[in-house]
Amino acid sequence: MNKKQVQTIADIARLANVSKSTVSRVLSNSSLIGEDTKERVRTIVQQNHFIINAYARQLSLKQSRTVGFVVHPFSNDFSISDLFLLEVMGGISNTLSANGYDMLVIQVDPQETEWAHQYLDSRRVDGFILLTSTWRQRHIQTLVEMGAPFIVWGVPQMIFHVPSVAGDNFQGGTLAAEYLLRSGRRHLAFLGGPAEEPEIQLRFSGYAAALTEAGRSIDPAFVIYEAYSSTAGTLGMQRLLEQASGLDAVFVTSDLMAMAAMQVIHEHGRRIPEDVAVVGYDDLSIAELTNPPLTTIRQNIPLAGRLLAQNLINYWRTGQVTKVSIPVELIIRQSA
Amino acid sequence: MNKKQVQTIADIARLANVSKSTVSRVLSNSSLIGEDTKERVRTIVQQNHFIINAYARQLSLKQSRTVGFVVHPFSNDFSISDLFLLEVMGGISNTLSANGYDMLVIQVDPQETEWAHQYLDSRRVDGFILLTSTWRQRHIQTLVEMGAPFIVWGVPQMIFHVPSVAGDNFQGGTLAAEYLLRSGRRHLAFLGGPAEEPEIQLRFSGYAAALTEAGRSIDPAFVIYEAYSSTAGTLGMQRLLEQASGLDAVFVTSDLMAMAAMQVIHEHGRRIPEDVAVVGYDDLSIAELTNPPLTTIRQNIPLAGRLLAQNLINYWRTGQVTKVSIPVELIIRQSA
DNA sequence: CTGAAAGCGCTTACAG
DNA sequence: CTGAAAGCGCTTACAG
Repeated sequence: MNKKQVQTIADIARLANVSKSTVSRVLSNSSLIGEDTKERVRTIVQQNHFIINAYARQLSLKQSRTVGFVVHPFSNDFSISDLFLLEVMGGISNTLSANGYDMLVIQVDPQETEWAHQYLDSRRVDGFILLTSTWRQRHIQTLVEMGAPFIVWGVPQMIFHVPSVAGDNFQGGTLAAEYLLRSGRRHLAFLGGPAEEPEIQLRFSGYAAALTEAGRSIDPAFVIYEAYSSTAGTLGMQRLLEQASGLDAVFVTSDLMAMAAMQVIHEHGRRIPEDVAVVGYDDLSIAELTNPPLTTIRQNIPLAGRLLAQNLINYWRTGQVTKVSIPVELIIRQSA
Repeated sequence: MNKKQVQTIADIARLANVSKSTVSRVLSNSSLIGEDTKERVRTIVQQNHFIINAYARQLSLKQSRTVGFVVHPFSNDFSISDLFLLEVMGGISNTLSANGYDMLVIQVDPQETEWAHQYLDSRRVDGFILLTSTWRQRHIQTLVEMGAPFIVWGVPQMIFHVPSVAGDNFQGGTLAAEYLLRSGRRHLAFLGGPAEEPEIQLRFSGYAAALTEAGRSIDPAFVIYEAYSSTAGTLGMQRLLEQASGLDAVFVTSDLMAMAAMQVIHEHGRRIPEDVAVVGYDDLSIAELTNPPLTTIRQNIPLAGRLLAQNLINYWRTGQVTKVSIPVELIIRQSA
């Protein structure tokens, strides 16, 4: 239809009676150019709805202004990070585009580490954002070895000195346990994601600290680690109900697992919260839609997204490796 | 760290003692080049882990091999498309990358239509994938006027001749109503998303057709349209409970709204499904985690994602506008 | 079957 | 303050 005639900087230059150099400088708002010239060129740019060719620009500048958001294949067995990922993506994408960056979603096979070279060496992205989880520690190692710029959500192993943003997991565990104790629960169980996850370890430590503080001991039968999926939540809760007799509260380290756990509790004919109190983790948007609405530890996910994007950009600008921890908050609804 | 020496096609050419042209042709597997030469060049490419510069390539070829997946800003008021979007993204991304395309996520303000020029004229993407919803019909118009290549999930207004993939909404409505009728429900209500949505209209038509078929009439007090969010689900169900006396079943046109509706039903002291049966729509992954597990109309979301990607690619190759409708399926769990 | 050269549309050091 | 020219790393029509 309206095939535009004016497609390149050279077209604009011709129309404005200046050189391509000048047009280029006007577009990047160089201080070299006089105000009147800028004005004139800009008018012509606007009249013709000219938009600069991204690839030519990137080829010249040798940067893509694009970041790769690395996700694993979305599986049938809905895993916690899926929903978390969606919610954090909003904040990332906003902040990125406010800073003139685009976001490429890269779905990678956990087994494979070629993707990093693929995207970085081809210059399609300037760096990566990823969410940690066990299998990704290997990916982190690869990235570190490559010298790739990236930032992670979560707690990278200590040996890696990489930019990260994480929730205050210890505090999260503490808040959950203290609240359950305060509301009179006597036999608290812990249903966690994978034991290898630093996040999960920290949440357990916080939880354990609160129990110890209150003079309670920790019965191993009341502690279960599972995978990070809803199926794992179901399995874990079933085991807990069998082996943890007297249980009247459970702290589950993800909202999705908590939903699965609540189903199991109901199936066993126990009421929530009367018989068993449930506290989740994350405060995903669906947490307020569960039945009963889920009491949970809120991670400030929009903030997390913003910081991930911002700190990666800052890292490019300043080279500074920031490790920030953001506060968590107890959201009391009706499941506990 | 390992700053690679071999970064361009010229480096490879030098090492292999051939011209850049030849290397380029080997990389694109041109039939012009002899097998032995190909072999030799490929070996050197591999030994040096050479990866072609994407931007230079795109600049030469004048195509980006990237598609823009257009999403609206993720809001606090969790709306149906948010979760649907995540699940459909998996299939899109897989199929895209299997065909050598990248996926850029573009978050756009509903009010604004400049984004299309921004991304297309700058050549950052070759086309778009979007999910329809009311405000997007305007966007579709813009895209059509631009002559932009794109495909939509959902039912575009009839006047637009654009590639699309949609579920069989009429059938979905029919399945839901027939099942409720068959299981002995007598007073069915309809709680829908926005009345302007072609999808919702079709689901209602299917639902109404089944009722009529069964000799039932449709009481306007039993039909409510709301927005597409969970809040809307809450509000709508409250109104229904007030105005639709005798109601013993409700067909809700999205799983998220259905979750909200179930909360309201419970708050009113009614049991699900004994007092009120609930049927949702979409079969999002969380549908099996609700309490009780949600009976719903499954849209084959992974298939939808695959078709969206595939048919956009086919459209580029053949220019053919395909409008496909994919079957829906009733998934019986415990809410009805 | 292979290569030299022009071109894709930008940016920027250099010269004025 | 502005411009001519080289360069970013590819592809491909043209010539052999």
